[in-house]
Amino acid sequence: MADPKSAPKQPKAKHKRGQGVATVYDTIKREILELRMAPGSPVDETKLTERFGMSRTPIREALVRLVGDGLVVTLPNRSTIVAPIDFFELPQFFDALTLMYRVTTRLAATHRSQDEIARIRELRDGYAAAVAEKDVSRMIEVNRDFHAEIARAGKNHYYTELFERLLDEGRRLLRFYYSSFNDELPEIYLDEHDRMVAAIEARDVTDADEIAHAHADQIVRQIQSYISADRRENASMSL
Amino acid sequence: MADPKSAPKQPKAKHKRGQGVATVYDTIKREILELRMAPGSPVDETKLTERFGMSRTPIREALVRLVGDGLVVTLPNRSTIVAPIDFFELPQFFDALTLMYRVTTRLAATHRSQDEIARIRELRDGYAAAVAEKDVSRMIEVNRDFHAEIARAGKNHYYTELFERLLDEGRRLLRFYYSSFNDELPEIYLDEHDRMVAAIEARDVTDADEIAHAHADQIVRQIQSYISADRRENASMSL
DNA sequence: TGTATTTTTTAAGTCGACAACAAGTATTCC
DNA sequence: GGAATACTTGTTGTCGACTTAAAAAATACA
Repeated sequence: MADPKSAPKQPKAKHKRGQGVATVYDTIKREILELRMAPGSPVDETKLTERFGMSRTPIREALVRLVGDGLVVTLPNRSTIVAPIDFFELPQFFDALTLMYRVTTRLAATHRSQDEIARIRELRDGYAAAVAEKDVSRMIEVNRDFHAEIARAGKNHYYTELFERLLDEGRRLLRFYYSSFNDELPEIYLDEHDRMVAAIEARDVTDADEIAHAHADQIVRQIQSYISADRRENASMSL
Repeated sequence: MADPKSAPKQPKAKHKRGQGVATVYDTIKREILELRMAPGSPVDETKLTERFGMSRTPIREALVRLVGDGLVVTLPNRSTIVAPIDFFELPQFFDALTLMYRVTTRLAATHRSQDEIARIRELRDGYAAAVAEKDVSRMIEVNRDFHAEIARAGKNHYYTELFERLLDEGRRLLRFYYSSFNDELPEIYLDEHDRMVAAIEARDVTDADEIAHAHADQIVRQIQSYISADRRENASMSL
């Protein structure tokens, strides 16, 4: 993982009032999701103080918010750490992810505006571009944004919030395993994305649901296969 | 709503290190859910400072957490208020609530332990007792706990968290309208609760789903009827 | 008298410092 | 020499004060 020393410090930057926490929050969140901060690694308030060139108060507030997002865990009176990836609750994660894929896509098919279709299409193209360039980290990020935008078009913020949280967690998982571009899955995803957008634009709820379901299953299988591949690797070490 | 002056101050209480925020958080959360703090009313950090006898820092942290829960809203640089009840997004609320009722009850039917059944039964009895005493506010609270316990038995914390949030929001809505005990609904709920527990214990997923669905519809209809009754009242004023 | 502008006030955002707590480390006693 | 105890260290939790943004009040102007 990234060495704290190599992290860009910005002590001179005089943050505008009210921008402080937002900056810290966004930066740390991104670093956690991109696995630049390892799950389980300690988060030192004092170091962040130096790094962001501000006092502990705004840093602390940002961390409290991250705790609310489930991305950071604080052990009372003793160290706060980046939320570990809990492999035992992966089945529950998959279940919730699949359901939210379906529900948000269904709702999008019902409530989408033409404007939103355009924005979704843009993200679809962004994903296609990332695939063409074989840029894995960009693929993961844009894919998340693509589905988040669809969820937003469904206009139910209860679902949207949970879904974004699940997508973020998925982002960490994919980052964790999906380090090399070595299969044909992205092409399959791209095709499914196209069909998904088409169904949403046609307001075909049944179709949208079906595609979302298949898409979710595909992703779950992908993650599971990476995990079992990883297990096999580790298992071989004990021979 | 409760006058700040009448609120019990506790300046002397020397809270143990680490208990400060928890106390403030729990207290304020409860007051918001019980509508002792009116939706949209300002939350003054300084007043809370006096009331809880501690500095602004822990108060602030509690508020940040409540913002994360969606129970408090902060307008940047200017006032933080108790989250208003947004009537325009009630349909989305109902949709999510219904889905979570179904999903959590289904999962409970699959994953419940005998222990959990016992705890659920206890809460069922608590609800029955509240109905017998015609204690509306207790009914609302115990009902929430009953369903939250079922969700917990389903053992998917993604669903549980969202569901509890929805139940809490529902608690505010019911409090808002359901001030007098004047109909036969509680009896119907009680019956549905019984059938729900039975289905969960029998591990009958289909049945559990059906009952949960009906139960959710019942509650949604209840809230809607209170709202339309309220609308009629307001409408009559403009004549 | 109505509107634009300045002043005041209120509360949020930030800061540096101190106190308390839990581990790790050194020390003492048997 | 080993274990119990005291000390050191690193961080978190809390505090009181200061700074600044934005609303409300007051004033000036047309």
